[in-house]
Amino acid sequence: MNVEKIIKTETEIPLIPRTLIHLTLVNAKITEIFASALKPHDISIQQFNVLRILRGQKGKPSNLSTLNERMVTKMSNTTRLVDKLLSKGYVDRIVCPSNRRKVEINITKDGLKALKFMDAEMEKANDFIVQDLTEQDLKQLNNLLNKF
Amino acid sequence: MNVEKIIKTETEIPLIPRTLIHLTLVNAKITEIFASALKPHDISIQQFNVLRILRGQKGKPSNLSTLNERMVTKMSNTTRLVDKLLSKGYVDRIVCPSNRRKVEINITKDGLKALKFMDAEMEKANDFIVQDLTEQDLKQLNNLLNKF
DNA sequence: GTTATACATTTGTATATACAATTGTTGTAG
DNA sequence: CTACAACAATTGTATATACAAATGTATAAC
Repeated sequence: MNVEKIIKTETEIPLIPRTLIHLTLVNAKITEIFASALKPHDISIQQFNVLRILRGQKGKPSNLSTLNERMVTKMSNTTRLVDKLLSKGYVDRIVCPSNRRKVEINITKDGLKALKFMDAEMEKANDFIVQDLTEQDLKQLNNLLNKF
Repeated sequence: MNVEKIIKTETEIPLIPRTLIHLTLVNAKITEIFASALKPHDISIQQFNVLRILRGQKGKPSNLSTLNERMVTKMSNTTRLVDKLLSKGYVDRIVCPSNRRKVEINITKDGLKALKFMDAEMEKANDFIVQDLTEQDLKQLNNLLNKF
């Protein structure tokens, strides 16, 4: 992987930037593995995230603002991400009756079904990614990440 | 930051996905800080990375393939990233005389000068990002990241 | 020498994202 | 009730990226 290629051969880079670059490269690797796990389902990571958030709402509809709070990305994308999911039939979107500025977004039966298949592959991807880390490692990593 | 909002309130997420999401969120935070540090210079993170790689060559020209090996992104982008840098006058690009399939890319005096200004701001950004981490933390983090 | 293959880069297309501007709706001050 | 501000979402524009296809050049087979 790139991490070795770029980082491990360049020990002359000072600790701070080296660590941050390293983190970015690991993230790129994770992203790539996730993306290819989802590719057979023809869905992007962000679209997958939106579906998961919607499922987590357990029927309670989400409007764009609340969806957005739970996502990394920005509002302007959220509209278009939902557009994509809509065209796949995985969500529906209705104008909120009590406040017509808002929209209510729900995951459909189809969306839940598709998500279930994706879950299985994502779990495999997860395990593959962390195969060389112990539970202790993961806890330690979490603690360190909390300091950012 | 989002990390708190999304992760710290959802301890019911199992350790492995929680850690990976956490890492992604920290990476997003880092990216955002870097991007805003570079914004006054009107340059993207990837363009900045290309400039740094070119400077690291110390006059030895790079072709696209070697540039690409050192980057996270894919070849097809590299052409267009160099296009942007070219239009800013930060690099020049000539067809390699010995092998006209290749191109030779060099950082210009202007590029070096601009890069020097950016370096200063990026170092500030680096320090800001890791302000709550000790040297010990950073070393530990590096070790853990090596296991990916 | 012509054809085929491999190499290095570029281009086309679709998607994702950041940021700013815009649309449509609601609430409120006068 | 009208004007204006605030809110929620959408749209426009520019850039970045992934993937596949295309271009142009060099090398090899015959």
